[in-house]
Amino acid sequence: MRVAEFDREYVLRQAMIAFTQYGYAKTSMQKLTQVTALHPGSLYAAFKNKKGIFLAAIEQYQADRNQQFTNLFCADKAVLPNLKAYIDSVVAECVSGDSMKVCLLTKSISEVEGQDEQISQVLSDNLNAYENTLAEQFNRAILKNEITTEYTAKQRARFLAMGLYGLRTYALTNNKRDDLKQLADDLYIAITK
Amino acid sequence: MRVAEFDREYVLRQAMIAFTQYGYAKTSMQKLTQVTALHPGSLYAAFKNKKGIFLAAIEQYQADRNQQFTNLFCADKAVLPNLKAYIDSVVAECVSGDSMKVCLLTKSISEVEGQDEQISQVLSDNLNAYENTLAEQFNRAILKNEITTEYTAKQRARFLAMGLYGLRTYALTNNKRDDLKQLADDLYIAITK
DNA sequence: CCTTATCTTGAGTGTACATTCAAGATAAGG
DNA sequence: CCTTATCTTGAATGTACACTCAAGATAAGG
Repeated sequence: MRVAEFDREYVLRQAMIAFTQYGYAKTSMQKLTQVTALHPGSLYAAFKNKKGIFLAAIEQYQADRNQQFTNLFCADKAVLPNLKAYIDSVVAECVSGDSMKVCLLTKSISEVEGQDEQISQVLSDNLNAYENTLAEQFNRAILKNEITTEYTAKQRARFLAMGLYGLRTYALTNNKRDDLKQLADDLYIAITK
Repeated sequence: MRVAEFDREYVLRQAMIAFTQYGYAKTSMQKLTQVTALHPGSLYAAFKNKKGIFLAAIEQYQADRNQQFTNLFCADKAVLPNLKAYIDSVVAECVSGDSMKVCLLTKSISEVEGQDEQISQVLSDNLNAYENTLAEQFNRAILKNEITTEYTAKQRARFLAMGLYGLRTYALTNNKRDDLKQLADDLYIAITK
């Protein structure tokens, strides 16, 4: 009768950062023991194996992202300004030296696609949920007459998701703030037309 | 006095496919000996090490891509129809089960970013060259009055590059042909407006 | 304060990896 | 047809990895 001592959220966030930085394959268990300050046995007891840690870290990542998103869009203010601010925040992440400038979900799905069906599915589900979250905002914008119904909320959400995935990838080849800002502005125009 | 027996292009294309499918880290030398039908010693003699094989494969990939591109855009016909066909060909690649549905360059840069500065630089250079190739086409389109000068060729090329990177990533989360086609059509509209 | 269930510890295990190298094979030059 | 430089072969090497497990530590219940 003894209770686990470590802080699960802290451990998963540390793991999350490592996986984002090094990728799934190149994040060794040794690295994970270092960043979490847990011994192998504890990690295996808590998460079964490396894949278990990864899946739990993804869950934490998504929870954190949802929180961030909810904070930004909670107000019953106009949707579009929030959306613009959100897109700009992605640009800010991209130009920051931070390792979180890449998205754990897209980076991981690109890595494990065709190798691990279960992980791929989880990642895909989370990214689809993200797209749906975006679509909700576009629906709100339609209800508030901020955008036309020329395109459906779903269509706009898809295009924005594609654009943001692309923006993060593009930023790996060109990290100039002005260029990324321009792309973000053009993307905003495209999805609000 | 003896000449190497293997077909360098064949070997590199096989390596290229493996790297695209499994990623850099998870493509083992054993796998490479299998797909190239070469023994370790031969591979090391010809390419120095795994990284050497990878860099050579990237070079081959880019050469092949340039060839494909030149074939598509060689004609002094109108630019936009060719561009549309090119974008649609990316959609076709995305929905195909083929392992080449992902781009070796973007997948690799996402993987090795922050791990190997030399490889990152090579990939970044190649992707920038790709962007410039796209910009050339937009310049031609401007000269032929197919598009306005509201946006520069460079701007349009950047937006298209971003869109295509995003499209390939998005396809990993949603492989429905209609949705991807719609995104491609919307992307085409955005860059030719 | 003792029992017991559970957690923590970290050395140990087997496997897979990138790379090397010496022996054998083979083509060009004389 | 012999020499020799170069290529091919594949077993061997050392390292890094994911994962295990038995011994030790510690908290809750009685």
